[in-house]
Amino acid sequence: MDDGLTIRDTSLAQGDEDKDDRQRRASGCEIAAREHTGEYPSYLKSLDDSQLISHINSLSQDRHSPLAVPRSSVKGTSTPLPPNKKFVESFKSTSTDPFDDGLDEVIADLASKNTAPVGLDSESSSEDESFGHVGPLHDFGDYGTYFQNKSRKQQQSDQAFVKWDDERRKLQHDTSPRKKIFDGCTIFVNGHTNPSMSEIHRLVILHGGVFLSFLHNKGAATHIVCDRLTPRKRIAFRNYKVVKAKWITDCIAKNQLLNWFDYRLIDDVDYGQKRLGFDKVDEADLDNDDQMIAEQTIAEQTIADQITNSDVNQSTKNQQDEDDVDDVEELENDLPLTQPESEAEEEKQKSQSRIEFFENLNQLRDVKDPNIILDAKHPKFLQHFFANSRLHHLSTWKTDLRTRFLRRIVDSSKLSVSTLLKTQLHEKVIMHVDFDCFFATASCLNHPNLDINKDPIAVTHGGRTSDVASCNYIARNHGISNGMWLSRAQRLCPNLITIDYDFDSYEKFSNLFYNYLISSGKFDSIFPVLIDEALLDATSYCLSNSTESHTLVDSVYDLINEIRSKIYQLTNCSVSIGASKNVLLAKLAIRKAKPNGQFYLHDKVHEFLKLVPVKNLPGIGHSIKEKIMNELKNSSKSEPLVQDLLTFSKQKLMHIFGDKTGTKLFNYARGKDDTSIKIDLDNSESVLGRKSVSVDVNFGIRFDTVTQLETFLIDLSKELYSRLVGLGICGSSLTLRLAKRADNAPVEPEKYLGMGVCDYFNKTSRLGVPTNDWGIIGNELKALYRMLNIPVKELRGIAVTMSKLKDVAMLKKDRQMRLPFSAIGKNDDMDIGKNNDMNISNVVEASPIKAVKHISSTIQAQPATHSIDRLTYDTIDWEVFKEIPEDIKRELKRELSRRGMQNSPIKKSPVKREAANSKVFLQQLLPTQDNGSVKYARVVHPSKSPTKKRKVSKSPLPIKKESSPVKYVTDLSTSYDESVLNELPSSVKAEVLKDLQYKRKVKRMNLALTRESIKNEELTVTNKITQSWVNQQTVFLQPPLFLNQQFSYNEIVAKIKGWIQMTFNQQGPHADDIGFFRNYLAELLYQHNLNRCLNLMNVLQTELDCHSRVISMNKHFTPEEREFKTACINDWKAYLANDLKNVILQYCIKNSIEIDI
DNA sequence: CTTCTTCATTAG
DNA sequence: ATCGCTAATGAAGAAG
Ligand SMILES: Nc1ccn([C@H]2C[C@H](O)[C@@H](COP(=O)(O)OP(=O)(O)OP(=O)(O)O)O2)c(=O)n1
Repeated sequence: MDDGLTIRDTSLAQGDEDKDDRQRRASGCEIAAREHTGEYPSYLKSLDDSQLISHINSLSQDRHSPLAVPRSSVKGTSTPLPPNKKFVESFKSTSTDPFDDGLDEVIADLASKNTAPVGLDSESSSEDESFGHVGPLHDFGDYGTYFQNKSRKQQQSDQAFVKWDDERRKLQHDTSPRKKIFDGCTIFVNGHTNPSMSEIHRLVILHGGVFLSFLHNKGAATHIVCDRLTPRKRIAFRNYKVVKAKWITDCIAKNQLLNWFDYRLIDDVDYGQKRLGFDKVDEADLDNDDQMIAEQTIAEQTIADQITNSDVNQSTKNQQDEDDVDDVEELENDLPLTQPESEAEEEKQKSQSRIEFFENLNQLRDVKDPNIILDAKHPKFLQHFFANSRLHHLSTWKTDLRTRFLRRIVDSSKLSVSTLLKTQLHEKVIMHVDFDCFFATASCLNHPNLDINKDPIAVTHGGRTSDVASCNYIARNHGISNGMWLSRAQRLCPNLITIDYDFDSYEKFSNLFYNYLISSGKFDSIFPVLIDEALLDATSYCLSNSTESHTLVDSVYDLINEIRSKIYQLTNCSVSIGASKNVLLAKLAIRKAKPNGQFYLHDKVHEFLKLVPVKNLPGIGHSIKEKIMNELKNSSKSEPLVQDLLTFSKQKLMHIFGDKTGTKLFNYARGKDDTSIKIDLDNSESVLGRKSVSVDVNFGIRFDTVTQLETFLIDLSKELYSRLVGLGICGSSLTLRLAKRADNAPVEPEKYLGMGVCDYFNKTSRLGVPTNDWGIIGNELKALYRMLNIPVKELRGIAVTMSKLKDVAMLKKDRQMRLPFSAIGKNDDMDIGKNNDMNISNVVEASPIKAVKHISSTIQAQPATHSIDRLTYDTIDWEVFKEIPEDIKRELKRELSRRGMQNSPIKKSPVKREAANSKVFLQQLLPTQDNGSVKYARVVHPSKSPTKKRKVSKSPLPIKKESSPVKYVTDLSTSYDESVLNELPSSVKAEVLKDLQYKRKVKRMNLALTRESIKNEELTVTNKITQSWVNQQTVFLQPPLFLNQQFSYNEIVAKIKGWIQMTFNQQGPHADDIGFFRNYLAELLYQHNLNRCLNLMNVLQTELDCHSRVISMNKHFTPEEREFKTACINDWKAYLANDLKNVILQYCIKNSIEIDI
């Protein structure tokens, strides 16, 4: 039994047949077709949910109910504006324009000047009604067209833009001189910044600076503007002037060049940077010690800054703060350690036996030590693996490129009228540009003695079972293909020369490549397929260059030649280009063009197509090919061709392959392909740009103990965390996919440390709340692992995926701006669905004792504040919605349903605005929480056993781990609603089940009694509970549910919110509860967790503010109600300002910390 | 019928 | 030795 039998390996082993198969480029799937490319839909997509709702509600000003005034509350102005200006203003308030250009102000200026001349304001107001919903669209159209022109200019030349802007200023009598602040500065923007990259672009060039879209070489820029750095970039940029975006805006505000050093990014320690520090340690390990020391000094400095920094704005920088907490804590933990390598091990060391600890110390010797096996047990495995994995690099580059292009959509003329006309009349010209055997060519340039055109060359790590990443065409002539194992390749070509990877130079060439494409300005759109290949739309350029005598074909070839020679000039690498009228044909054309060639497929398309093997069609892999061959069973032909497909009817294809795939095959066989190569505007709707983030490792996975695995899971969590932070997003759904050695597979597969033949097991957990916290993720993964129940020794692969992503900025903003009474609509947005968000927060509260790992989880479960569990949106005013004209309404509905939001007044979540019954509304708003059992959504029916069981018993081997904090309770006489259970984080689920036992015993008594009995229960169940722990847990006992678990930050926040809400139905907080809470804070402070205290206080404060606003705004309250609730607020505030604040102040005084609460 | 989840497939 | 990643898509099935 060897690897040759795995599916993966068979696919690789098809190298021979696949020899001509290399040209398959971007999958058609990746370039999703957009049927609606209009500006309005794009604009809608660019809004986040709350902005969208604001927008909808603002479409009819007069119908605006006082409860739906998000727009004015956002803007903080109630000044009446003329209608069109209003609309423009609302654009500004969203701060996202459809093209992320950041020219908002200029545009707003112009728009208001053009359409609402000064002095006409009052007259035009009479047209308000008619303008109501239609006006905005018109304005938007103007805006859009205007922008198109603008953007094209910008692409052609920044100079032109500056000139244009000067003109504009002249026209508008803006005579204030614009100082060339950035004279001599060359600015590059990395990643997502505030203000946006394009805004910085504009500001820089208007103030005399040079702006780089891409970084040819790092020396090219004098300053790198960046608000967040991935660890990788951080290393790359460590010796450059990396400044925060605020530097730009401040310079402009002050109208002078400020010292960049005051804005250096290093002050904003985030996880990425901390990682960096560590990475640095590792690197320094391997190369340079001075570097390490310097970095550590900075890190320490930063810690000091963080601790004493008193004017951190808690409300706006929560995310940052939480991250900082992590940093501080972790760094503190690390500092005393003498082994710097132990950094990744901190929480492990706490819980791990000493023996294992020393085992690991042994492994901490240099990665390069040939005597140790570098598998996943090694603490540095992940880092080392990713640094050397080509596929990891490819994937990373790909998503990086996509992100970069998302932010800078080079798509200037696609909507301009003239081009539209032309391109509608003519077929498009799509080009597919691809480096020839990219890795081989690029690596070869490091070996001047080798000739890529004469010697057979392959890029590989160089073992027997090592993959050939890329081989040149000489080698391919011997039958070698990409992905083949080296041993086989060497059998095919004994004198094959193997050379190493050089990921850095690949990146460099790619930058040159893309910089050229962008700067040439000849393309309607550029779609980056991968690091070395791109799809170009050159329609307008080629059309405008063709005349009677100089045909379109000529001008296409002209352009192709120009591109190819230019890129060869720049990189010394040859590229091939395939061109045709659509993506499919361009991809097929480039196969014919390779190597180092070109081909424009413009006539005899069908003749060409007929002889193409189906496997060459993009998106058609070996699996579909097999199916096709099965259907064609008449012939024993080895390679089915496209012409064979023509024999099938569309119905038949759809039947065999499914609707979409069948249709695709049918169309492909006829040369039809409507794949758009514009960057998917769907993606630019936010920073998200993706639906999931994952970390996969299917190499080197060899564990002996669960502890080793759990350590590795934590490492994966941290990696995932770091990626999420880098992207500024959180997720609320976590999937663990494990590969288990197939029963008949050998223990060691043929490939060294490979995975061999595996069975796969997936389990997804809904976290209920978006998070990026690695403590939560790590614990969740451990729980998921236990549920899958696969013996550690059998594991061969682990993949972790975070999905249901949310933008951190959006979470933050919502938290700041939104009023709690809008919480009604939040079910959808929280991805919890089905009305059970209530259940979640409360079930969590009810989770039973988790006496294990109390201390370590305190450290781990330090979540980022932005993982807010309360996503509140304004709801749509359906009265308003009804009035909107049909076509607009259609777009809006489409957009709403695309987001999974409610798109009609009746469906799903009960938004009962019309009811106008204040009591009902209030109840939804502040649910009465007296009746604890309701919150469980417990279904009291004679039950089948919970679904969980099935899973567990289905698992290959039942493992009972005594260290497991999760105990399954099997004999339930009452069961929970399964759908509710399934919504829970898996670690909680089992505990909820267990909790039921308590529930049965502890009938509802009076509060104090309950509290006592629970304490007793706890003590009998586990004797590990310390008094302080009990104190801590009892904090939240006031709500009818008891909490006896080490809570994560999120959970605590949820609880606090619940607590506050509840107090509004009573007479304010109970003094005892305040006492408990104060004790809890004291406990935290005892552990020096000041930051969490402050964050919790902040939560309290914010929450109370929200309630105040509800009270003051909700007109339906009777005076008594109002007074009652106001008294409650005042009660709270008094407690806050005295009892609670004092605890913190005392602590601060004692520890000489300056603080300003 | 719609929507969500899970899983396999695909690309480089 | 050896670095077998990762995000998207769509089909099938489950849930409603
Ligand atoms: N199984 C694979 C396939 C590709 N690659 C890497 C190496 C290639 O250089 C790069 C680009 O892949 P291509 O499919 O474009 O192949 P090449 O560029 O090597 O050759 P060509 O484009 O000429 O067909 O991706 C890889 O590591 N493993």
